[in-house]
Amino acid sequence: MKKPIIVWFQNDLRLSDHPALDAAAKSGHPILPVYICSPQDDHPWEPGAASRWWLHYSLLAFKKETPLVIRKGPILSALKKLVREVDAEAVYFHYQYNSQDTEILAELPSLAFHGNLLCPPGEIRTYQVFTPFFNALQKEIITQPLPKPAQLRWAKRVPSLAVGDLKLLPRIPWYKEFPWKPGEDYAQQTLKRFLKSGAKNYAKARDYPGLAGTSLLSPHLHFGEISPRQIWHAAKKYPAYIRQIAWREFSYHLLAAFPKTPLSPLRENFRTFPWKKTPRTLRLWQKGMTGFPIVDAGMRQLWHTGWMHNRVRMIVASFLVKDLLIPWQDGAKWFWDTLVDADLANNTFGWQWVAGCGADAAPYFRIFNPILQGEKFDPKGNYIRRFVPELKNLPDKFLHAPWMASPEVLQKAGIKLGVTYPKPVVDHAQARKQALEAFHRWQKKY
DNA sequence: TGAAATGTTGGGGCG
DNA sequence: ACGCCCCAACATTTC
Repeated sequence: MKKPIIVWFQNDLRLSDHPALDAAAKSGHPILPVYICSPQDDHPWEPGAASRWWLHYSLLAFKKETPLVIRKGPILSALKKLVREVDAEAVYFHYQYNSQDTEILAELPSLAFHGNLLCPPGEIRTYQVFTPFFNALQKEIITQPLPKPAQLRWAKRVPSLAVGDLKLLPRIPWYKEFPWKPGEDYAQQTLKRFLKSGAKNYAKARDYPGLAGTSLLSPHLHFGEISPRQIWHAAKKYPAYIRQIAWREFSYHLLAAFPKTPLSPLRENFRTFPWKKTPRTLRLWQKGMTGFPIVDAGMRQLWHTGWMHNRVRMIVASFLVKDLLIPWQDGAKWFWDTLVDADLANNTFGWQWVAGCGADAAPYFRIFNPILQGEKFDPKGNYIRRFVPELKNLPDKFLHAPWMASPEVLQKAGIKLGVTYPKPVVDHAQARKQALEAFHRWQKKY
């Protein structure tokens, strides 16, 4: 009887296109599938509440497919213990491209595989601009995804926690409205549906939050219920969509090269930028009570569904960082806690991009106008009316700037500004001017 | 993957 | 018929 191989699952909760699992299956050793939950309470990037919700159900789904052993505790000691317990031949896992990889490889009989990216960081040199990165990526040969191993021989079971023991679900069930179905099967279904109906129009439709124009794959992708390689090959025909997958790849490569960027700006001079700490205003933004309908709709979509349309992510982020001058890290932390697709690489990259301190970033003077953005990308107000229902009877003409409506129009729509819907927390034109001035003063100093 | 400010052009109203 | 003004539409520059 051969000794078991431990396949340690992390953000790769799938059976198809899983190089570590595939190699273990081909080795002829019995396989012990393992997931380890290692809460570190003081760690800023512990999975947030929405993320834990997803993980809970993703683990349940995965347990239906495998005799998954669930453990708790610091990764290294938990793995060491398991290796002793089952007299394992080795631990197989996927690189996360951080310092933990090296530690595991040094301390345990183990083998790491590339499974979570199209191309391992380091294969392509580090670019800080997307276009040359994308060109280099397209020159790489991205191999075909692996099928689910034909035969999986599982090792003898060892004690395991139940998913419920991990206490991943928040005490207050605010997530009841979540429309999501975690798990590999649903990930594949979601991809199929997108390829069948959405992908063709993606280039145009993707910018309209009121349409179902995006793939909705982000949380599945984050938890590795589907691999980027599977998506890449399946969606080859749709360049606009492939480009988005490449942005994800770009952000992963950047995070691997600059592991401190989740909290500190890539362009280090930004450390001295005079952001404003205004907790009251931050809270209004978080709750979707800024008085700017497109911003509030986005923030409420985030709260109620654990997700926000990408176009709107840019709008609300620009608003926080430029109109309110609140540190991008505060926005990143809120997204981290509330997004089911919260992903350190994507989240970090996105926020630094908006703030202007990151790679290939929007320049400081690029400031979104929340009214114009609303008019352009939610012209009929479908999106705003869905998530800010107190404005639903307001005519399109005033929907993006209710304070411009006459008292009669407001009354007819059943709106009392400052009572049923907030007055704008800032004057955008003035906020824009102040932001530009702040940037100028700061630039002159440094 | 912006938007405002400024510049240019050309058609039409009008004295 | 002509010049002048206005301003929409578009282009370019600037933040």
